[in-house]
Amino acid sequence: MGRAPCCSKVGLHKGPWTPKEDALLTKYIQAHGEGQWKSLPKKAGLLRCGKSCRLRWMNYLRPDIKRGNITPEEDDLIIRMHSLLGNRWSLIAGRLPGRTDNEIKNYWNTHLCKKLKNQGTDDTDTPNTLERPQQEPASGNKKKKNGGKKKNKQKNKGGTNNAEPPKTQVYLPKPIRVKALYLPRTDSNTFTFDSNSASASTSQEKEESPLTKELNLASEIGNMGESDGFGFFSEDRDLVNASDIECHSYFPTDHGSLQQLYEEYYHLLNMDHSQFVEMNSFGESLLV
DNA sequence: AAATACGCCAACCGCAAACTC
DNA sequence: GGAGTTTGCGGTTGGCGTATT
Repeated sequence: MGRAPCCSKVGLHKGPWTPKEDALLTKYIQAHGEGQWKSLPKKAGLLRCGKSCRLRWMNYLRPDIKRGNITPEEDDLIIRMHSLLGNRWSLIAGRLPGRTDNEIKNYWNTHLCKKLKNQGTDDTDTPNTLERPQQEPASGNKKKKNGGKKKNKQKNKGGTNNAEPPKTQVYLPKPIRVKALYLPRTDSNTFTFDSNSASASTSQEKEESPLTKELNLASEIGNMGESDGFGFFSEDRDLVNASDIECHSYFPTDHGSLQQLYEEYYHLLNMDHSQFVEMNSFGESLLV
C-alpha cells in the first residue's frame, strides 16, 4: 500500500479553485509570505491541502506570472534548453521570467512535441547531449483511470520505448530541487521585502558558485537590471509583489542575453567527457 | 443540431530531496 | 545518524472548449 494521498482528509476541497479561495490565498500570502504550506490552508481559512495551495500560488496567483502566448523567442529557448536539460521543467522555467514549470511542461507536451516530431527532430525524450542517470519510466505502474477518452498522450515518455539501444551514459548533474530564496520572517512580518536583504542573500549565493559568477558577468554584459527578472537557480519567486520590490536580476529577460546564456550552457554541457569529474562539482555548484 | 474526437491546461498524485528534531 | 515532516518536481489526469463528422 502506498501512502495516503495528501488530500484524502475528509472535507478538503479538490478541483478548480474558486475566486473566493484565490482571494483568501492571495490575501494570506501577501500578509504573511510564502512557505509553511502545510499549515497555510488552516491559517488562511482554506479547505485545501497545502500542496494544492502552493501549486495554485506558484502556477496562477503569483503577481509576476506572465500571461499570454509563448513568444517565438521563448519557444526557441524552450526547445534548445530542453535539448540540453531534458524534462527539467523547473530549470527551464527558471530561464523564462514569468513562466511556470507547469506552463512550459504543458506547452512542450501540446505544442513543441508535435512540432519537433513534424520536423523530424523528435527531441521529445532525452537531451541530445546528456542523459539523466538511471532515467526510468516515470510512471509505468500508474493506473489510467479514464479508460479511453485520452489518446495515449505521451505514453512512452522517459524510455518505456523498450527496443531502444542503450545510449551512452554521460554525466548529468542530478536533478535537484530548485530552492526558493529564503525570506526571513518575523511574527510581525508583513511581507515587505527590501532590496537590501534580497541582494544580500543572493549575493551570498553568488559567491558560492563559480558558474553563478560567470552568469552574473554575462548578466551584466547582457543588459541587466530589470526588476522583473528571476534568479537563475535560486528563483526569486518569493517575490509577492514585484512592483514593490527592487531586486537585482541575475539573468536577462531579453532574447539576446538568453541566447548568450544558452550558449554558456551548451558549452558547459558539451565539455569533453574527461572533464566530467570536474564538471560534476562545477555542474553541481550551478544547481545550488 | 447532435455526437464524437481532439486540444489544451489547471490541478492532482507520488516520489524524493531537503529540512527539522 | 535516523526518523518524521515539509517542500518541490515531473508525470499524469480530468474536464472544458473547440473542431470535425
